[in-house]
Amino acid sequence: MSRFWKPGSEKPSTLLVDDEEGGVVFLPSTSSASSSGFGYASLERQRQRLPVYKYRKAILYLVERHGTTIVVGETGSGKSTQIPQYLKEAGWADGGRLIGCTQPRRLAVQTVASRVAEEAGVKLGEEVGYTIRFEDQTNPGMTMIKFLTDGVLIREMMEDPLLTKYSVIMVDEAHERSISTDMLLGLLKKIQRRRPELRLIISSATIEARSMSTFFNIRRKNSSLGSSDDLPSPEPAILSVEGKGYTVEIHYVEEPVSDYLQAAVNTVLLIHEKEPPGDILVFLTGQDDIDAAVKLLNEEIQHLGRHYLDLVILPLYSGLPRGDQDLIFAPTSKGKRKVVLSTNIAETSLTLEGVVYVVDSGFSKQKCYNPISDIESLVVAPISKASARQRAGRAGRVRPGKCFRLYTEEYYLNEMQSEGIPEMQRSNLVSCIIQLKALGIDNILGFDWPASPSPEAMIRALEVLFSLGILDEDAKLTVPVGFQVAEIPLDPMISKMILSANDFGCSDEILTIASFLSVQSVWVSVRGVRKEFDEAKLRFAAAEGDHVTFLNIYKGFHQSGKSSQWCYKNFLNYQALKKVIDIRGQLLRIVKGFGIPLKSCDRDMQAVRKAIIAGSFANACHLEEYSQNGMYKTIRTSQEVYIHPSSVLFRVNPKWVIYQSLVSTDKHYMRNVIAIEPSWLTEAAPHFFQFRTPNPDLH
DNA sequence: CTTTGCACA
Repeated sequence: MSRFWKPGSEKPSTLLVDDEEGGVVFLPSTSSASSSGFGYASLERQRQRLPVYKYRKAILYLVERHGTTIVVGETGSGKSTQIPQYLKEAGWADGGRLIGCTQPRRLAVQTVASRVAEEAGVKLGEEVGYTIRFEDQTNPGMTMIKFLTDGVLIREMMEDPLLTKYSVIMVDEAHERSISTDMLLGLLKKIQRRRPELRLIISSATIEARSMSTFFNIRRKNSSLGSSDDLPSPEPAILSVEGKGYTVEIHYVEEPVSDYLQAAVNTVLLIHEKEPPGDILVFLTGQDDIDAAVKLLNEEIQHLGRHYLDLVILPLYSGLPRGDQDLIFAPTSKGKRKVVLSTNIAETSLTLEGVVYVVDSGFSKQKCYNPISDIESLVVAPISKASARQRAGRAGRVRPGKCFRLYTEEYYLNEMQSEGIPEMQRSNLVSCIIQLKALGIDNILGFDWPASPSPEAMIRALEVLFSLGILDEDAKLTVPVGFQVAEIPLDPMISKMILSANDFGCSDEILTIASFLSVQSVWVSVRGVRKEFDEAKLRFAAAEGDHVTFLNIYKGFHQSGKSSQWCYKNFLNYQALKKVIDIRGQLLRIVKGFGIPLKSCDRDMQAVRKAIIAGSFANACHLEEYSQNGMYKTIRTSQEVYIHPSSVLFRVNPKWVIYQSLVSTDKHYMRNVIAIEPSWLTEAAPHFFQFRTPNPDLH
């Protein structure tokens, strides 16, 4: 394999300092970024103006010399678009090899890829391509730089466990610590032990760099003289690249606030009164909070009079209909000031231009998982310093800004956690563990994770997979069910349901149901038209429950010719239904590959319900005998649960139900519920129910 | 009487 950067031939001009932990740090050099600009296209000049440009040589030097390079770069440094191009220019894609760059989100993959293709002056999908679910814009044999989501790269490992096509893999936004990023980091470390020539670039925030470096520091055996000539150093290097953001002045409250909603509203009004023009972004916790704050603000404005009517108040959260989201991105008309009240979506996933002021409540909703009850819940919790910094940074994108924190400086300095808990340690692990199993990782408890989940959570996941017949007594994937489930990109319970549908002759219906279960909600939540909305829902409601209701919606959508007008009239989310169709198509292809034919059971909804039970028997619940308020108890753990108000079975309260998921806020709510007969449970999973205390209702 | 938001050949 040829090397393209010749160590020693051109020393980087930046200052090199040994890190006390064995890494290497380049300190920012003072040399000017702009070299002679004559004859360059404007895109080329733009590339050179990015902060990352003056580190070009340093980056190539480090990647050549180190197995892993950690790039600490703030937003706007240009690292995501530039580093892959530097690598390509230095020859890392020669000889048919690939430079891979992962992103945690599909949208980021698409935008970064098209930007890079534009800069390189090539057609997207040729030298520069991308792969996300449902969309492969690459050309094997031609593509040199490939952008992809973390999840897609993990899937690629199932075909090619050592990712032999790649010479370098850059993991972008690794500090977000999503489950798939963490899994990917663990797997890449493992691959690097077998392929020391593989180079990794981990892009991270300042706070996480040190722990990333420790994680990737591989003590290679039998190398008494350090790294050999051919192989890079196993010690990671850390490189810092400054961002392009403007300074943000931080303000704290002097006394802790008792009501952060009211405090947020007051702060917005104060900013509008005292500060020069510029939009305001307020971070709150959820839809509830946001709607309440919108109402509060509007009331105050009515009282305060004319000057305050210049405020344009907009809510922002993922569940918002498309049209409302477009308002957020529309430029503010002259003399008006936009106030966006947002969830965490504006922290990482969306960027709003024109924001100069940020109001940070200090809270967000966070997932948390209890492996004993096997319940995931959402709780309002204090954010980390890393989050607080990210939020503040949103004020400095167009010019110097201000951030108003609704907590004291003392709290920030002494009590706030510096990093959040990685999602891996707050989640149910079934999907994660089955993927590792499919990659041949037998010793799950011994897997080297960037942040190890609790043994309880791992054991719980193994138990669930065992009860579904996906793992055997030796915790190996069963043949064929276990391997097939691993190949289906869904929650294993739903995958199992799909495979079981074959036994009940209803694969057609179950594929539709599984696809609906994979989208957040197909309904459009519209406030103020409660009655019409409920009527629309009733048109599709099935007595059996939500799953059968989905079948009715699917039929209606098809009969309408997949019309968006039809969706609008029925309060259905057109985008979500199109996604259902996409997912169904993918699932059908996979299932056909297993030799399972598409078969409909026509009107036999008993068959459909039995197939659902085959996957979700562990979620069986029984209505409490004397319950006045619709209280159910789970069969497995006697947990108190209620039917979610969005379910067609809300207030119907059948005696026995199965739920697809629990949402836990003030109570545990069952979402996507179907009525069942108790005898079907013992029929479907005798091993699971035989040791339970006898229940008179079962006979 | 109601969830944060990403993602998976």
